[in-house]
Amino acid sequence: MDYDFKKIERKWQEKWRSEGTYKVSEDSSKPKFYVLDMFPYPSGAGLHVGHPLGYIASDIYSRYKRLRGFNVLHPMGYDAFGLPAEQYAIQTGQHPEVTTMKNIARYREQLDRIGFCYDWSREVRTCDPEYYKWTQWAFLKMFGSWFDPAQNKARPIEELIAKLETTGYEDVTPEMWAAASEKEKSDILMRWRIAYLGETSVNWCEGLGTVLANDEVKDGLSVRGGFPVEQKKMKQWQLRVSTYAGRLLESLDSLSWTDSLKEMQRNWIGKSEGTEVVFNTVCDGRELPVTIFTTRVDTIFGVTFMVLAPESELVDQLTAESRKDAVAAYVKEVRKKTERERIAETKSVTGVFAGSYGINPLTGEKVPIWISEYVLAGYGTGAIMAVPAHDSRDYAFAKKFGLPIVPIIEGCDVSEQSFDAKEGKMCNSGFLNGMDVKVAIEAAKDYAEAHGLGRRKTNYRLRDAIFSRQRYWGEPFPIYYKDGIPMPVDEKDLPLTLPEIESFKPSANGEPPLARAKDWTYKGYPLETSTMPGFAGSSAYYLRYMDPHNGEALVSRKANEYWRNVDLYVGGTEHATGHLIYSRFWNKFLFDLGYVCCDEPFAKLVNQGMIQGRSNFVYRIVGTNKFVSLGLKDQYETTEIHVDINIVRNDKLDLDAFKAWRPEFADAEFVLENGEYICGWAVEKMSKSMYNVVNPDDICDTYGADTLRLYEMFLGPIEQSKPWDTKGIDGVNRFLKKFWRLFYDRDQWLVVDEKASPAELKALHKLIGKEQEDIEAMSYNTNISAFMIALSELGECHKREVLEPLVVLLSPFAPHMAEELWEALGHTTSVCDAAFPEYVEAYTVEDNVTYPVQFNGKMRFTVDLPKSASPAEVEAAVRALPQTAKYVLEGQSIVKVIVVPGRIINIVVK
RNA sequence: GCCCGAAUGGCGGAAUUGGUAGACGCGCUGGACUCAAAAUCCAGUGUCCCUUAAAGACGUGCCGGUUCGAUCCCGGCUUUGGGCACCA
Repeated sequence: MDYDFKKIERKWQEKWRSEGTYKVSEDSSKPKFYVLDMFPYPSGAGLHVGHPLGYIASDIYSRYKRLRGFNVLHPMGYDAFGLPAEQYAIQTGQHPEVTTMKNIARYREQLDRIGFCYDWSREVRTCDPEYYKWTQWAFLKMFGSWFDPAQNKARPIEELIAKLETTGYEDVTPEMWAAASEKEKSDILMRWRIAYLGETSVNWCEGLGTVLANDEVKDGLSVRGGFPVEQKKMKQWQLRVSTYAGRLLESLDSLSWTDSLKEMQRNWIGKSEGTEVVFNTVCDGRELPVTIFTTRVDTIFGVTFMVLAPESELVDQLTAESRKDAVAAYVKEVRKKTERERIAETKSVTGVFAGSYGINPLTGEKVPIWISEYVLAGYGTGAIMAVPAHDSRDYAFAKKFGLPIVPIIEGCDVSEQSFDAKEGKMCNSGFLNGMDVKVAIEAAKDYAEAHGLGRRKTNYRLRDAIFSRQRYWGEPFPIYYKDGIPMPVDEKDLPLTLPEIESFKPSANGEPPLARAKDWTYKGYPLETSTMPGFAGSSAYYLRYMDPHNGEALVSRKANEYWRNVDLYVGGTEHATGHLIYSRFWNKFLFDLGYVCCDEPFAKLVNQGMIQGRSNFVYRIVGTNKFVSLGLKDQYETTEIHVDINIVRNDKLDLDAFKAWRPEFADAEFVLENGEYICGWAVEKMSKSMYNVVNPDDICDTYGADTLRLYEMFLGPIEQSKPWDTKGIDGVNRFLKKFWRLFYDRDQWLVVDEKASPAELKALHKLIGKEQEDIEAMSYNTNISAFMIALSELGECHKREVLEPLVVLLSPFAPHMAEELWEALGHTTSVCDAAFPEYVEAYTVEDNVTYPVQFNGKMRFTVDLPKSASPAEVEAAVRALPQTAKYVLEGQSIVKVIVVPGRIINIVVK
């Protein structure tokens, strides 16, 4: 029987499905292991070869863990709510659900062909009401909770209400609370609810007609669609993620994530320890204390002006009568700008004098107060003290508006630029004079606190997440408005299902699409018309997989305590500051309220690299329909044209296919080199427009899924981005064929029950040892190499004793072939349920001669000696080493001397 | 501008993290089988010197350092990928 991958793969995929081979359930007799892929958004374009990279990696790991006796949870689902389906719906009128379901079916078909061991009975779809019931439930819990800074965790809002009634909380006294109307009480609680409705400056995207979260905006453009985004004050639902900033930062240390990803999250959370200092201000004779935030109190003697953010509430109070018009004009100007314009103009400095003055609390000096967009309203207090000598932004501002620059560090030159470094000795700084800057920072903080001028304060850049989207295709908020007061829908009435509407466009008066829904009410009151953003559904999906059909809870306590959290999470870095922050926040929140038992959702995370496309080009001679091969193109004036990579093989163009590709090339002529047309190439993003998309289905057709799996892993380390290049695919395909031939020669079954030779056992066990090591480290490419070496070492070995374990070792990589051979070997159960072969080190010991001698140095030496040298000769050789060596060896002894074939001795010293 | 990471043959990439650099695969060259091709198998394949071989020299982006010994450690560059960017 030849290796007929098509027949084999179809057979086993069918069998896995009908027999439920990959179905798992809680089994307390086995240790659990949870392997998760970031579930995909099912786009209309289908999968390309880049998508399965991570899926294959995690699949191999899952299969390996199962062989090692773990009960492995390896589920898959779809992040099915999202903008593209809705955009498509607006254009075509087709319901987003219809396109989404169609795309899901297509994804499933493509995924199934690759032979993943997903337990599909646990599939989740975020757009399924049975699923989003629990997204809405979590939102209600957040609405019904507040973050208690004393306990550093979320607590039921009832506890806050009790506080308000008895002792009061912050600036709300029990008397105020008792006297408050229902509406006022709602407003008060809104200040602390974890999910809250609040007015803030949001990223408004006109092109998409919705607001966006910070991570959905890049360079002032929407990540989806690339439309400009502007700042707008709007009342939106938000999640108080910022209250978790400290915990999100701290527990990062306990995670096995890559350093670079942790660093990204650290930067995004942006902890900065500084001081809040109160400056008294004077405006038209009125006094007003203003709090500013600084990380460099030590530079306070160098303050020459203060700056307010244009959006700051202080602007009105600190604008002098005489400056009103100028300030108003400036603020209006700034507001008009989009985020993108602000970024583009980073280098230009703008601002206006407010006409008021601040009093330096240490020097009593009076400094002018300015307003400038370089100060952000959303960070710190929206007001700063400016020290132009030691802050480059303040410096640029001072230069532009002719404000004084006072250096306070000895010997620094501020004639050209500011001196931002935290080094040197202080001067012009009263009691700080002569101190080293780093010492001065602490001294100044202490001084400010001791004299009641300010207090230490830790600020985070992490903002609350804006949670409303003015869209249709998302989870409806379980919130209704009773006389304008937001009220939660009863838990028992969940899910609050998405209503049918006639058009998916925003309504004529600019309201979200849900405003079009008939009878969008609850208990006779209007329901919220925004929907939740994409990250809502993806924030807790890993919990739902543990118990996907539970109608009573997001996840039962029993299932959660068994599966706990994700042991291995595989996905791209693009979610570093979005999904991976929100998920952690969401999980911590549920943890605080006791719904889940782990504080962190993803213990270990591996980022697979991106697979880029490898585009091919042909070169048309300008003005003709003649195409010149790459090597000769410099002799002509040519234009570069992308050519479909499906008609190019190893950079050689299939001329007939090219002529048939497009009508205008039908009568193309060619200038060949050595009788062939060689195409140029470049690495680019894989996309339709560059004709470089490789569909995994095509690879499965030509080579089979097992080859695809093996090849994607053989390409290089999974974390690395690399271009897709089919050049080497024949190599792994050959490997599989060779593997097959150990069992079959055409129809001849070759396997015999003979005893394996020492050399064969050695080859086998070397591979077993290597596979354990490599798969644990997800170093699949080197493991496949080891497989190839083992095969060539085994030569014509057809012994069952060797081949049976070999099939098990192959099964994570090429499951279809492994199953087929496993069955042929007479097994009636799946190879998945085989045990991983036991590694016996004794078989693999190298030919190295080891001399047990004692030594306690810390060096290694190289000496020339015949392999047959006796211990005495080795000793003598060591004694003859260079002077330094001899010296170190004096009176000590050697641990291990290895004679490597090739007459060289390594004396390994521990 | 700031913060990470990377750089090794014609190509993708190995190297027990200080001890035989270039595993494995691709490609290429030659050979076997074949009427021929495909498939398969065998041998060779870092560079230079050389008719060839032996032998040798050089060789992990560049310059320098530590070391008996550096792809690996240290200092200074260059190129490149990614992230952040008025966060006081």
